[in-house]
Amino acid sequence: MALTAAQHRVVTAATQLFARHGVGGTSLQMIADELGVTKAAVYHQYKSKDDIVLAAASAELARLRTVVESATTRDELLAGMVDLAVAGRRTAGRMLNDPVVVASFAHDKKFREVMHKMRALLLGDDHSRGAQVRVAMLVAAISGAVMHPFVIDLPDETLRRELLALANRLID
Amino acid sequence: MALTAAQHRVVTAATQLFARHGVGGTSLQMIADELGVTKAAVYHQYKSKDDIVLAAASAELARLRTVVESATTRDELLAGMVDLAVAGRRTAGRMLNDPVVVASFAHDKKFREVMHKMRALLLGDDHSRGAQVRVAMLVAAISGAVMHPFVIDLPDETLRRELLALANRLID
DNA sequence: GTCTATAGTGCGATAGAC
DNA sequence: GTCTATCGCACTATAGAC
Repeated sequence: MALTAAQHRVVTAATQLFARHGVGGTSLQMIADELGVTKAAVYHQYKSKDDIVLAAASAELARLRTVVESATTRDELLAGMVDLAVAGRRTAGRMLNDPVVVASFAHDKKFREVMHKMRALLLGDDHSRGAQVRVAMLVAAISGAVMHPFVIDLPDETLRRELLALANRLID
Repeated sequence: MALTAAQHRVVTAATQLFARHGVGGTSLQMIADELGVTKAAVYHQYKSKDDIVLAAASAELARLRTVVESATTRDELLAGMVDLAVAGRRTAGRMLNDPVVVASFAHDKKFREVMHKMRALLLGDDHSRGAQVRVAMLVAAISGAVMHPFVIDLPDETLRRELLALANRLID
């Protein structure tokens, strides 16, 4: 889990490229070129492309986890989620929608724990199916809206403010 | 725009595979195998992979366009959008989030027209930046929520009902 | 930690027969 | 409309020197 400096560079470059071209559309050559090194140097850090995908996805999940676990109120959580999404609007956001990444998360224990804690903080004791749809919709709305062509030119702060207001409306 | 029967088969198979593996993660061999033919037979219908991506994306946009243009009230539009998303929850939904597809749509004239009409019907004369964020968030929420791991086991009708209620709450 | 060099595979795409 | 066969290339991944 603790990344070396070189591993961190690989994951950062990979995350940006995954967002721009998709996971399947990103080659190790592209990652190496982005870093100004050869493919072999990248392979020295991760022994396969799958490992890089996993590391990049895990790094994003860890960020979300930090937000969820450091929040003590619903308002804090919503603000943290919006901040995270806005910060990654050009990079991480799209990657988390990639079919390959989604499939690897769907049954991941940590992912489910984070989502469970999120639902508990947002909706309390409500365990109905409606509550699940509501959490799913909130997550999708926040992470999806930041990448929509319609808002691509909005400054971060404007986007943040509007998203937060709407997120509150959705969950109230 | 009018597809032959063979072209329709190619686009249908491609859409399913794009949703499962991403655009970049889907090869022409996979599409050919899905159809039980050879790559050359697929190439006879479309002269490049890009053309297939474009045709699949256009078909989805055309569906959305039909919904938007046949709706006369806000409620009709929301219901149509939810129905479309639920119908394609296993196929089209994910494809429309692919970076390659999104990039091709961002400056597409028809796409922008559809989005414009959508905003007009949802929010009337409100042309503020907030209104744009609201439309972006609504689209993202509906199309993203149907694919979230949390709701993957919900029956279509339950998902439809919950989504519609929440969509109304977001736009009211 | 990075390099050169290379193996082996699958890719997108084309030619031409049926 | 589908086939067989093939081209040239880019891909993932590895070996071994520095």
